[in-house]
Amino acid sequence: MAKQKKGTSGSYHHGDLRTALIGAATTIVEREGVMALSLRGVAREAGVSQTAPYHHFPDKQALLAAVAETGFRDLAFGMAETSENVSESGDLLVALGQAYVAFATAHPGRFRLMFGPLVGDKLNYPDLLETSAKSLTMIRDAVGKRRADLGATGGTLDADTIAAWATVHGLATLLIDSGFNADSMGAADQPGLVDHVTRALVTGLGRADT
Amino acid sequence: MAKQKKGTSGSYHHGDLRTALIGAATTIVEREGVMALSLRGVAREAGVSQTAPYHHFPDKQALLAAVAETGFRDLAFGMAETSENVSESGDLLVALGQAYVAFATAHPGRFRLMFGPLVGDKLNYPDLLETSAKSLTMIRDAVGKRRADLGATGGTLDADTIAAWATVHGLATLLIDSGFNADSMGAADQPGLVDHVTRALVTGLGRADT
DNA sequence: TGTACATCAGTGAACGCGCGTTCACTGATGTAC
DNA sequence: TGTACATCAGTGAACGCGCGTTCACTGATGTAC
Repeated sequence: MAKQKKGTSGSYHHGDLRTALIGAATTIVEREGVMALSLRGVAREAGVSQTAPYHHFPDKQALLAAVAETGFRDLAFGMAETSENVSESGDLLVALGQAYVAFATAHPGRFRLMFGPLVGDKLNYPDLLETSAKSLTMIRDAVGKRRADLGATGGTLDADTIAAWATVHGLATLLIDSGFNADSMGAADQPGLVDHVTRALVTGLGRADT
Repeated sequence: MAKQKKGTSGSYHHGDLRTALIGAATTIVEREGVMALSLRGVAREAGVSQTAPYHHFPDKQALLAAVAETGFRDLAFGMAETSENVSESGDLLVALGQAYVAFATAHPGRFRLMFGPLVGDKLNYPDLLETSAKSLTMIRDAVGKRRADLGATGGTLDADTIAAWATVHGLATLLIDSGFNADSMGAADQPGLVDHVTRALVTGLGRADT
């Protein structure tokens, strides 16, 4: 069979440059950080002229939004995978937290891109919004289950969802942005730390008096 | 008495340009965001030639570090003030959380600068490290007090400190970086949300089984 | 199957811009005598 | 009190750079007949 022009096999047409550009941007943001992300640099990394990206993205922002979107997709996938066979609601929340923090520390550049101010107005990218909502929905569902198990004596689902999200998000952010690493304080290893912090919250969920 | 050359009173020498530059940078970062911070822009904002800053800071990084440092100073001051007359350990943690989140939402640009990747290697700025440690110390002390009050049946002071810090830090980060604002979910107002989330954690502190 | 042609996805040169930083300078200040 | 001079804190021109984006172009592909 005739070899299709897929990949960077020297042909004039690339085959799937859009995907390749997202990949190149991901490589750069993880290797050099969010400040080093330039459209020209991405094109360079992809081995393509610096104007080629404009055939796939209207501007730089759109490419960054696409990178952020794949990040949210990967995050949601990781969370789904980690929590697959966990049934007890407390364990479920811990598992989701583990996946969340694991993604952030494994891909800090993307994590900063996803939540940072680089993608200016996220409202312009509905796909990005939709994908980013997935992980939040998983947390919310788990919190709902937890509240049901506990008898939900206080607060609201929304408020408890924010509490859970803030906890894992804060942990993720501190781990990648602040000087300290997991074993510089408290827990011997990162999963142990996440477990501890998440369980502290889980214990308090649905019991707050507000 | 002769008028001293203080302030921007048209004299050749500025008087306290270092402070003025930090103020100008703060203005810009709050008005236009962390991406818009340029040394030339800061000089412009301060009404001074673009090379003047080099008489007070060796390079751009050093100025940003100084801005971040004043941010940490203000944060610590706000936390100290808010918690001044609070004696019960749970209320103390809530008060500190309120101040932390209030600072972030009132000064999102500076908050991002303080915790973001813009100030490259914070280890190069010992004053910055020292100042930034103050707020953490306040949290740690409050957590220690809380653990003492509860009898501290589980975990360590370090791990619980991270738990508390992560909670308020995550809340602050989500409020300024994500699309949602306090009353789009759960709580009617921001202090109410902070109160709820913080109390959920406080309830669980020192009781985790890890 | 072969050919004409529209469309698509690349190229390379060029634009204007703002940036961080260096340089030689000059005006103002403070101090020694 | 007055003067010489070192030092400090400003200025303005200039450097080289990488950036986002536009433009006219060209090579490759696919489709109608």
